[in-house]
Amino acid sequence: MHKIKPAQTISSAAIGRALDQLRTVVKQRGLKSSAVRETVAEVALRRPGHFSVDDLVSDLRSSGVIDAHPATVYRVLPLLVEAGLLQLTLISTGDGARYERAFEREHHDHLVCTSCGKVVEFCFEAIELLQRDICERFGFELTGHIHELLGVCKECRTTDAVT
Amino acid sequence: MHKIKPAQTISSAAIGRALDQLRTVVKQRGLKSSAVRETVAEVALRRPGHFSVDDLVSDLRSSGVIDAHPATVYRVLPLLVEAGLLQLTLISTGDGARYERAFEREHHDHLVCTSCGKVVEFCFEAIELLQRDICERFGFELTGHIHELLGVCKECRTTDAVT
DNA sequence: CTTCCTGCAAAGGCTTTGCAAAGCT
DNA sequence: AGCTTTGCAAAGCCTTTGCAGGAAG
Repeated sequence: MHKIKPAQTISSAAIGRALDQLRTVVKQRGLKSSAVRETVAEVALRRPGHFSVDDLVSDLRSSGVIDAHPATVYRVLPLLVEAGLLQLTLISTGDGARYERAFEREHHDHLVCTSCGKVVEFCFEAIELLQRDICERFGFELTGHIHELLGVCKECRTTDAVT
Repeated sequence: MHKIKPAQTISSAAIGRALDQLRTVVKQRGLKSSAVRETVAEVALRRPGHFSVDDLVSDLRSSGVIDAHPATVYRVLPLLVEAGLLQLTLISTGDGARYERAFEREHHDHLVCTSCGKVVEFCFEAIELLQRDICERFGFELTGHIHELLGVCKECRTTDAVT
């Protein structure tokens, strides 16, 4: 088991590879290329950490490159997920979808402090294996999982003790 | 690891214990007792399987006992969760919250078929232990978790093969 | 020229909130 | 009396959808 290092700023070369991968998916699905879609992809990939749709829309606006409409972003995001550039995450927060870069990043799950919102990313191979095990036993083909641990971090525990 | 047996219809005695537990929490929090709240609790507890807020509202209506307003149910549910009678589940479906009985039931997680929606409940002690492990290492006190495995069941795989 | 993409506005679905009446202690 | 609870309606929030113009193949 190990902690995941914070997502590094993605390199331009990686962005290129990601866009190539996106183009492949676009072609496969008989879609057309689009500058807007690629800009959304690039800005999303460059954003460190977890972000909401709104965060991304703001980033796009402040990037000055394009000012994509939220509806457009909502339409583009599923494709970026399908293409493996992003992944949905942090389901437990409830308020709206959160995404993070998945392209050329290690798979990981999340440990969330329900008090201050702090998020720790971790990778636990043993659990992944067990998950596959379970699926096999029930005849399922595992395609994904949601795994979030909820707790209270040390700082919040000591702070709340005062309360 | 083992499969969880389908939730049995809850006994009247268990309902009594659950309501007692609810009353304790109500008292602790300085709230007042309420027949509506207890009826919501009872109907929710009697409902087998996973249900949406709307399901519960319908059940209440058709029960003929009370016709609770959805807003009331929305207000009562968090308390029932806090009191340990219910728990939130099946986050992955996205469309609205799902609950299920937690009172006097074995803890378990879910394996969901993304094709037909079938849900298998399982209990895997090893994973629970590992989760606690992870939390400790990061100084978190584990208070809960979301763990859903997504996959495609055998039936759907063979059916889709035709497609 | 056909199909997809985009922006806009509107609708949708779930959930929360403000208010006044009713209920509990 | 003073508090909580309830029903109702309205608002909120995130997200999806229909439509018309523009872009891509």
